[in-house]
Amino acid sequence: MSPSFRSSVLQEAWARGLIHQSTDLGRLDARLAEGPVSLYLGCDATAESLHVGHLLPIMLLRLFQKHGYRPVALVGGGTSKIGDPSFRNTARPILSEEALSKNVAGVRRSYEPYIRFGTAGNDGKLVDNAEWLDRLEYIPFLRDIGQHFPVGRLLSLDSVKQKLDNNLPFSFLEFNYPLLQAYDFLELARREHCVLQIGGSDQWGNIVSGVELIRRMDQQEAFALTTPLLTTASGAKMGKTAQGAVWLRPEFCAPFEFWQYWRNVEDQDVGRFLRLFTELSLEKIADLESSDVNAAKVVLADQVTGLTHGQGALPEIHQAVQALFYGGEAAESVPTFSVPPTWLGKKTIVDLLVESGLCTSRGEARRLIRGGGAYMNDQAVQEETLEARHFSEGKAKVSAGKKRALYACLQS
RNA sequence: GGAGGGGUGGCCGAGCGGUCAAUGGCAGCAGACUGUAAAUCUGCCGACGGAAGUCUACGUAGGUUCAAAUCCUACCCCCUCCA
Repeated sequence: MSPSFRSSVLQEAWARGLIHQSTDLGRLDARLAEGPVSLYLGCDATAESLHVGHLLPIMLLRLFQKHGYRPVALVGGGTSKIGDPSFRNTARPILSEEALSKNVAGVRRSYEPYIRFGTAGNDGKLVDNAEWLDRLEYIPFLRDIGQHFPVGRLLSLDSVKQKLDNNLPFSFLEFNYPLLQAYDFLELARREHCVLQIGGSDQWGNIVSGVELIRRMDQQEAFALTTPLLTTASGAKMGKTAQGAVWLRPEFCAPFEFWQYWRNVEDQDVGRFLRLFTELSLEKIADLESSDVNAAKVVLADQVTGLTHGQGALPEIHQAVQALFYGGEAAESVPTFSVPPTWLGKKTIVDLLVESGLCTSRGEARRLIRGGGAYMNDQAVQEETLEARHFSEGKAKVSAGKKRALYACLQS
């Protein structure tokens, strides 16, 4: 039973499954229905790109902008100097200044495909909390902000409790994190008139701390809204693969790989993901759900990839898919590796697998071959010397398993 | 500062002088079945080498021993309790 909302954003967000928890959905709805407000989403600068795990809150922020609200995207250049301890077993490494500034720039760019930034109307604004956090002085901060944080309440935060209950290392540095994020909210409430902070459900404690701080210090009402923690149907964390996170920036995850990630989601996730990560109408999604799953997965992959990397990235990806999985013509976007002619009759297929990067060591290449997972032109191969017959018209398709392949081209 | 416990391969976690490149689980890779899915089953899963084998690895640095992840010493880090 879905609550009935007056504001169109909450209606849509709810229908799509973007909402997990809020401080007061009823009052928030009333506030949103009154007219445009500003809201913010913060992501720490832990890497040079955000990843699929961040995508859900970003989609929610985007939805708010679509409905006329003003989004503020925050980069945690300041908070990243501490590191959010929430629900992690180990402390985050302390980043060097250079690494940090690279990360900040990368996170900024990660937001760009999803949020329209500018200075007019409800254009979004990008801010870095280092702007105010770096200037804080310890004693004034303790006196002005610290006094509003009863230790008992801090200790009762789930993120803190988990650390303590499990005897995990937990320093005073990390203990301060919720105060700083709370202070961010206060600062953005004052300078950007943000009345709402959104985030993943793991941010609940941090966000609520801010809501409370704003009430205590400014006697203003502010709201928290979180997105659900996403796991795949089989329980794995969203956005993780063997290679690690699925990054949003093309420099860290090629559009082809990104597309493949969505193309290969589990059957049971397709409908849910279409609602969460695309902007197709709910009717259209219902149609897709009742038709062929694989077709629906392609739509999902196209939509998410198109939004993230631009529509222009799609034709090339489709061509590569055709070539790789359906025996189509050689596609430009399938990677190539050029083979010096001197290798013929001298180097082996093992060498080729390693040199081209399909395998990371000769041992791995041998094992792959022994297990029957190495192919030349779709024919399983033995450990053998590279011969001219492997190439037709100077080209050979080399595959490691069924999903990784490249073209080896003879240099002329 | 004191007492005790602990640091093992991507993660968890056995081992506690030789048979340990290190049991097991998870993750991963490949194969089979399928649908570029899930589940299941099979094989693989440090590097080099065709192989025999060689090398590098059990917090760091030394030492004892024919032989050390296993014993000793110092140091570093983490946890618990005490002050």
